[in-house]
Amino acid sequence: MQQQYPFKEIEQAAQTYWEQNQSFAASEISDKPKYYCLSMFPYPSGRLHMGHVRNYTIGDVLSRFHKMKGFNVMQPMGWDAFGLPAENAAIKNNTAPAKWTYENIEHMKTQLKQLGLGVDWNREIATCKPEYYKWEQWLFTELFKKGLIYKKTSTVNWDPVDGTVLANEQVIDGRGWRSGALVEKRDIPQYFMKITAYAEELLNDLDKLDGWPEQVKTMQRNWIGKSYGCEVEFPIVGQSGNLKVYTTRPDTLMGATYVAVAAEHALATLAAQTNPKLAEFIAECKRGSVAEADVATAEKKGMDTGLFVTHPLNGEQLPVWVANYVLASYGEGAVMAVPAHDERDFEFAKKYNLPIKVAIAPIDWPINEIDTSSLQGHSNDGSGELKFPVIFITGQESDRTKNISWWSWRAEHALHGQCVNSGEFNGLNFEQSSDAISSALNTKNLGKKRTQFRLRDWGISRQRYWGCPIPIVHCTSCGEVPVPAEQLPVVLPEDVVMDGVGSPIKKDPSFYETTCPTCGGKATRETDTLDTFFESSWYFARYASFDSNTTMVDERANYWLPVDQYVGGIEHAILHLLYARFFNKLMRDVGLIKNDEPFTNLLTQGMVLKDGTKMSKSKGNTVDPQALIDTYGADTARLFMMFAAPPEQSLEWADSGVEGANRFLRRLWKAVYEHVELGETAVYTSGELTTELKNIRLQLHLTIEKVADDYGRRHSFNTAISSVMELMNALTKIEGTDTITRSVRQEVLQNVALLLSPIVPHICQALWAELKPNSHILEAGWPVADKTAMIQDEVELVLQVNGKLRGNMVVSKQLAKEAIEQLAITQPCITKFLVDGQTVRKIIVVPNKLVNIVIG
RNA sequence: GCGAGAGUGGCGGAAUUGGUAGACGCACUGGAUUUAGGUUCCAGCGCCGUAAGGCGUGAGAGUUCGAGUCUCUCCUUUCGCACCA
Repeated sequence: MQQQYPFKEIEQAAQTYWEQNQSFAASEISDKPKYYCLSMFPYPSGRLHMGHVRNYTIGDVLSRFHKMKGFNVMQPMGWDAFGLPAENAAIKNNTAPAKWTYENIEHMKTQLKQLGLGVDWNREIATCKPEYYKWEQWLFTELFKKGLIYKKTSTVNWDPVDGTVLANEQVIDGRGWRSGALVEKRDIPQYFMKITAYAEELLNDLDKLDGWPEQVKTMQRNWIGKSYGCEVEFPIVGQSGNLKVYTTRPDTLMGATYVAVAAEHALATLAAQTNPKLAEFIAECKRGSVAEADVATAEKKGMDTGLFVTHPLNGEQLPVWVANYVLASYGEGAVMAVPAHDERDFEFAKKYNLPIKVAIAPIDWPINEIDTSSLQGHSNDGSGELKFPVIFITGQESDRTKNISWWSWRAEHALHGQCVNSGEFNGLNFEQSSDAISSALNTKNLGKKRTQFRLRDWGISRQRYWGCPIPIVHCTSCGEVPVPAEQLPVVLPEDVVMDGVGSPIKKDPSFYETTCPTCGGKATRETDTLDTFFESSWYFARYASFDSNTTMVDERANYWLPVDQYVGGIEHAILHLLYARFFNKLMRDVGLIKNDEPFTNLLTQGMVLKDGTKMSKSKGNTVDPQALIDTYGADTARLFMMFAAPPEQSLEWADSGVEGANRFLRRLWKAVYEHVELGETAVYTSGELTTELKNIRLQLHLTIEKVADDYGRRHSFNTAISSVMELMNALTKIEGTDTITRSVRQEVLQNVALLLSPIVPHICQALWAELKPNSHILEAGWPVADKTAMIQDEVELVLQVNGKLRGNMVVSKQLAKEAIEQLAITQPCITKFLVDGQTVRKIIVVPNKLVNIVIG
């Protein structure tokens, strides 16, 4: 055995061994329970970054641990290979996106192998390959035929200078990132997936996902956003037709003082025809990005259309405003505005001096005594708060003048309100008034109860080149014709020149000129490509059927699915995970797979930070994992990543921490070296052990249990490592070289190699070979803790006085509660407090933990 | 703006079910070994205080024998917001 830790040699040797022996090749033929461990596949951006190292190490630790525990493990890897960065790089480097992508894949694959991942590389997939995307084109055509994919116009960011559609990411402060031109919104026809048809199931099945973090499920619930409310129609004055709005607060209807519509709304367009100023305002609203965050944080602006609508219940005429805070894409693209009970409406009403009318008051106010004339008006006091001097006729001059709107606009407070100033609905609570008002609307045929989802259908068209071609042919006589299965895949030409102005296939007749599959006449192909989320929504199933050329997924998927453990970034908590859940259900409903949900357990890993912010190229604070691996080896990189923070938290990068991890591995190596240099050890037989050796065996077997719990249940790799470090620190203090000591040391070192092998597999494999020359660590399995070594007869109890630590005592584990109490109050650290008339009032005994003596 | 998290020494973090705050590691300080640097080993290390002791988990309140942990208000910060992946 070498004296120094030769990380390069042992890592190379271990990786070669795994490859030659196909150590991690997964098979469906096994008596063991299956364990499918999946990490989110990388985008081949060029080089591995620290986030990848973290993600894949977590997945690998879980895979290797479960393999040791006796599971039939599959851990695959692939490439999310389509996407915008390839186009940008191609323009910049004057190359083709495909070439750039394939080169990146080759490089990153080498890097991943250097990390020592227990991956079944036979199953590798790349989404940009026709044999992969052929099947999503097939699924597209099936869903198109079923009506689950349809076409409608929707809004995109348009760069008027470059003449191209921009991604939200490419819009910076309302301007195109390359041209600097003010971005405009433009409506174009696009394909949509009817994810809303699955909204109810996607919402309900979240309840089945016990292995998902609660916050991810909450985010998905809020994203799907099921709400119970009411649609209300306002007849338009002087014209036929009604303006329809949706509200979750029908109880506030009598407080509506105006209605607001989005700039894109038909009524706005209509009014603008005769109002140039309004047309100009609408045009202004249509500048800027389509991203909701931008829309929602913009300063609230609006303009009167000059139109009026009639309140459906009280007949008042309310003005119609165009407002930039109304989202065209949610509900009806129009809202009834109740400034007294909605913060945004209030701000808008203040700004444009629109009337404010209180319609909700605390439920315990004496409603008949309120002077309703005090409940409406304009808020001009400039305080920024809505204050109404509520007057009580009985003369109870009241201090109840404060914050009436703040009190009641929140949804959770709705339950504690009653209608006021609302005619026949006065005094009704939220539920009663919602029922009464919706039935009153129903009677007039001007509204009804309705549940509403915030979730919108998923727009999947992209006006880009480097993506999966949408398998549709446009024929002047037959319309939109899905490409028949036998003509798939529609292959994306890879040898193209990117000139920075639009997609090459939109200018390539050899791509888009075709014949109609139905009538055989001249036709053109669709030149838009699919959203890259499309590929990543079903790859988890393809790994199970990676080599099938007859079907998208085959029976093997029903063996492996659902994924037992999914690992990936928290940034995917909503979109990717929702789309993957949606695709799982689509594949189930076309009969490909059986399970309802794709991922049983989810681990969302935190980001890797440097100097408190995310490591990114743009911030220039990246640390290249390659340098780390070259200097210290993969095991050090893996150990540091797992030790520095728990997986779900963000991880602060520290060079010095890496050295600490490396130091530990060197110490471990040295400990084994010094042990094996003394020759073979006798097999330990239970005899008389010294207290020192008993204690180290106790610690060893407690550590075995703790580490298993930390890996398997808690995913707390940092504490697992620290408990092994503690064990090694304790072992180092034992100096004897007699036969018994050496056999106990052998036992500890052997188990340490097993406990750490999921995290630092190379060094553990090498150490094991030294400790047990005629066996292999991959065959060893997870150690079983020796219960007899863990028997303890004494326990240390903490002594507290009034909850403050004052000392401790060691007692027999069998000692009764009363005896513990008696013993405790005689301890000097306690008796010194029992002076000056202080007496024991109460004694609290927490078994095996502490005694708290309450005195006074 | 909306939704979801996070906040503990000089730093990363530990405290798993309301029960010893600071495990483990880094940095730092002193010592040993070494020609020196590095390495390695030993000891110390929350703050105030000579000590006794007191204080201490973003701020403020509350519940409790006991709160980092539970409740409320506030502050700071990270992630997501539908065309980045």
